[in-house]
Amino acid sequence: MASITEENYLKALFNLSNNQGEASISDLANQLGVSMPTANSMVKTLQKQGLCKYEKYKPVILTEQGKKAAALIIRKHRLTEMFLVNKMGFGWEEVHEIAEQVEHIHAPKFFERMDEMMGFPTVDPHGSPIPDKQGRIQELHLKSLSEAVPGQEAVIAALSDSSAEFLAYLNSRQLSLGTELKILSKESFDQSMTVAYGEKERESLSQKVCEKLLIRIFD
Amino acid sequence: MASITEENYLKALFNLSNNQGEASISDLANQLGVSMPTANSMVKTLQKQGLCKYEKYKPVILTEQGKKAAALIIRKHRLTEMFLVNKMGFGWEEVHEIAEQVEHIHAPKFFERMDEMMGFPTVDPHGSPIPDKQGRIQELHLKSLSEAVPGQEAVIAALSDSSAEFLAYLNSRQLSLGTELKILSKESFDQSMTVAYGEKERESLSQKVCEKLLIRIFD
DNA sequence: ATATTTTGTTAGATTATTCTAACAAATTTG
DNA sequence: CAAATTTGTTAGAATAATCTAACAAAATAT
Ligand SMILES: [Mn+2]
Ligand SMILES: [Mn+2]
Ligand SMILES: [Mn+2]
Ligand SMILES: [Mn+2]
Repeated sequence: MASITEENYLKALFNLSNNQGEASISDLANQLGVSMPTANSMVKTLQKQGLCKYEKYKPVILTEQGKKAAALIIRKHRLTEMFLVNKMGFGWEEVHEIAEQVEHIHAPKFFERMDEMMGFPTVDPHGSPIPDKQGRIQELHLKSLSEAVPGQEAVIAALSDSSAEFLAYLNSRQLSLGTELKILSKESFDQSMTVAYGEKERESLSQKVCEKLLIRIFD
Repeated sequence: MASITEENYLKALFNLSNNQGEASISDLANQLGVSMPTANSMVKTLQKQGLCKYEKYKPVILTEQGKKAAALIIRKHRLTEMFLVNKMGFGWEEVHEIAEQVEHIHAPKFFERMDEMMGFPTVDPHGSPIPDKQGRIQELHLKSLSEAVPGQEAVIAALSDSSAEFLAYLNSRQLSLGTELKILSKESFDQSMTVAYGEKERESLSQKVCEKLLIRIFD
C-alpha cells in the first residue's frame, strides 16, 4: 500500500501531467510545498514501485499503474466532495480540505456506499469528472466562457479553478453549476464579457473569470 | 497536533485505564501490537507534551489534558460509527475498522454535521457513550446480564465486547441493542442462563456471553 | 557563444516510528 | 528466601520523509 505521502505525490503528478502535459521535479516540489531534493528522492521511491518512470533531468512520467492508482485516489476525493455537498449540506467551497484527508481512507465499502447513496454521480460539486472504479475518466469536451461569442447561450458545467476564493466569488454573484448565461457583449480592450443570468440583466465578468468558467453552449 | 500514531497511543492508554484501572508498558505494547521498547519511548514522547505522567517501572497515567485529547478522538470514532450505521446503512459489525481511520480526520465541521444530522446521539451503535465536545463522558450505570436473576426482565443497553466475532454471534441469535430479555433460569454449574426474547421462547446463553451483555433491569 | 539563471542532483543531517539484543528490575513461584 | 519468570530499560540500528548546503546540468539571455 502506498503511504498517504506517496498518494499525495501520485495525485500531484497526475494533475500536473494533465494540466501541463508533463511534470518536472520543480513543479512537483512546488505543488506539494517540499524542497526539490525531497521531490527528487520520492520520485525515485515511486519508480522503484513501478508507479512512475524517471531519468535524470527529464520529466517524470506516471506508468499505467501509477495513473490508475492516482485516478482511484481522485475518485475517492471527488465522491467525498459530492457526498459532503449532496448528503451533508456543505457548501462547494468547504469540501476540498476535508476530501483531501478522507481520500486516504482505505475502506472500499465506505466509498461504494457513498456512490450508491448518491445514485452514482459522474461529476463532483465543481463539475470535475469522477473516475470510475477502473480508474477511467470520461472526457468532458467543455469550452471556457471566454471562447463564447455574443448572442450565444450556455450553461456553466465546470470550473478550471476550484479554489475557495474563486468559489466564494461565484457565490457572491449567484453563479453556480447549471446557471444559464446569455452572452450579451465582449469588450475587445480587456476581453471582459457582459452576460445575463437568473435575475441579473447585465453582469460584467473579467477575462480571468471567463477563462475559469467551463460551459456547454446551447445549439 | 498529535500525529495519528500518538492519537492511537492516547486512545489505548485511555481505554486501558478505564478497563483495568491502570496502564502498564506491556499492556500498551500489546494493545497496539508494538514492542515494549517502542511503547516505552512513545510514552516518554507523550510525557514531554504533557499528555501523560510516567516514572520508570510504574504505570502510565494520562494527565487531564491527555484524557481530554483521548476522549475527543473517541468522540470522533463513536460519532462516525453511529453515522455509518444510522445514515449509511452499515451493520454494527462493519463500522469499527472504518471509524479507526476516520477518527483521525481533522475537520471539526465534518463531525459536527454528523452529530447534527443524527440529532446528537449519546451512545454509539454498540451502546458505548459518546463523549461531549468538552471530552466529558456520561456514566451509564449498567449491569452485566450475569448479575441478573431469574424472574427479572431487562433490555440490552450496551456490550462490553464489540468485536466483529461477538457482534456476528449476536446477529445470528437476533440479539441487538434494545432487545428485551426475560430471565428464565440460571444453571449453577456453568453460570449459563436461559432467556426469552422476541420470538424465542427459550434460548441458552453461556456465562461468557452473559458477561458481555450490559443491561438495564426493568423495575 | 558566453554568462547568468533556473533546474536538478548529491551528500549529509534531522525527526518520527519502529525494531532486536542485551541487560536490569520487579514479581511470582517453589 | 532463592530461583525463575515477567516486565521494563537502554543501546544501537533501520526506514520514511524531510531539510540545507554545495555542486552540476540545462535553459535562457545577452
Ligand atoms: Mn477537491
Ligand atoms: Mn490528500
Ligand atoms: Mn469502535
Ligand atoms: Mn485509529
